[in-house]
Amino acid sequence: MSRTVFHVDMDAFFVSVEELYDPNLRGKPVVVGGKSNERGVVSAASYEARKFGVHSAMPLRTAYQHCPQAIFVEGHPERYREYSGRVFEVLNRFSPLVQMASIDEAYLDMTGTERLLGPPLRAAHLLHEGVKQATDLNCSIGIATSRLVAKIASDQAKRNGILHVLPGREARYLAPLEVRKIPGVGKVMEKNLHSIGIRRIGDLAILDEKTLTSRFGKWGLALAGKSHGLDAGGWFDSEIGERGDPKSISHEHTFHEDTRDPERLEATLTHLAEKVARRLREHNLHTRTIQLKLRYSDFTTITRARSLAAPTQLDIHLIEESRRLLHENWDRSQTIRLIGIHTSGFEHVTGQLDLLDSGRSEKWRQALEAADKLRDKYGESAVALGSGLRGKFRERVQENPAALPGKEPRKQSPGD
DNA sequence: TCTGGGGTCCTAGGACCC
DNA sequence: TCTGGGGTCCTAGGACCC
Repeated sequence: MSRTVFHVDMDAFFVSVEELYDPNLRGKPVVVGGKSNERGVVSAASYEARKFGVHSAMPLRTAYQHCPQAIFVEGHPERYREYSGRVFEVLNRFSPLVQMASIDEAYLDMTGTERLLGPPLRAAHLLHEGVKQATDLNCSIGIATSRLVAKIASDQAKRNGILHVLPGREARYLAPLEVRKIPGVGKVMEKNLHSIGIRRIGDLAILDEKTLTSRFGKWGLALAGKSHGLDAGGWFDSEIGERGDPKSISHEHTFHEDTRDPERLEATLTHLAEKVARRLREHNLHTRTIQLKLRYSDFTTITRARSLAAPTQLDIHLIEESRRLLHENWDRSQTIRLIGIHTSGFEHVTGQLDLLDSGRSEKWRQALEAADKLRDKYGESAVALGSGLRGKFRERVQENPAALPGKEPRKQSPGD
């Protein structure tokens, strides 16, 4: 008995949501992502705009050149999250095993729902209707025995369609498709495969695993499985269901104009650190590794990380450590285009904070909890650390660097 | 083409340990 | 002293996805 998997993918999701708020946009070339003369890329393009060659990830200025008559609008992440939530509620009525793979797509394990909902195609039509009624949005649905094939099928079903790949027909369905259709095969991998004469998934399927493994390592093996329609390798191996804790939390900012102003950089870093720390607290996570990201004017990008002796979720620790990383690593002959903070290596901390620091940190934790509540009530910009406080942080860094996290030597395990 | 922001996963080298 | 092998952690970078 094979599994039945649905992949539900919203059609032009961001654009469609914007159209609900402004019906004037309907039927017109629309680009979501920002103004046509700004730094940035296209988040989503309406089907009318796509006719002019505009597609997501294209620089906004390029999109403007392709389609100057397009309407350029800012994105509204809160709106998308809200509609994504409504979609999820509908999906949850059809199966308890739902996994939102991103804001606008989801997998459902529909195995064993036939008695209740009828055969897969009928269930898919009901689901499509349900989503339409709850959100006034269209989606496309792929049905197959694996997530991989369901996802490829939903792409082919675009737009506003349903495609069912029958059990046992997976390899035949995939064979004529370009290798690029496999999720995870991008520009680089495609070029690699082309260079050894592999253009279609069928070409991949008749290759022996040995050749693929020796050439592409772990990925090669996964590719061999994928070419036959199996959920093999990495993300696809996990079960459909609830998502666990995030593996990393980060924020970054690209300046409208490159800068080498230390005050500007530090202020931005502070703001980013506050956002990251807040999200750590929301997830009840503490981070061990803090990474600074810099992109210079020539687009070269460096990352510099440091692991802390004690994991943290406090603004002040992120601010101090990221500033230190900035000053240690910024090549001052270059101006900066982007700055970012990335945290990873999470732990749930249940016990007490380290003794030396606990009094001060506990006060901070309480203050930040209060600030988080105010932000919930009055919006993200309602509360920020005062500049006076920031000054104190800086003094403390200079006075007593040894007391800060990350400075202690790594704990050694006892020898044998 | 003048290139966002949020993620996941993989590779590879070096430190360090047994 | 001319030099193993396996494992884990850390760091840096890159491919890829939406």
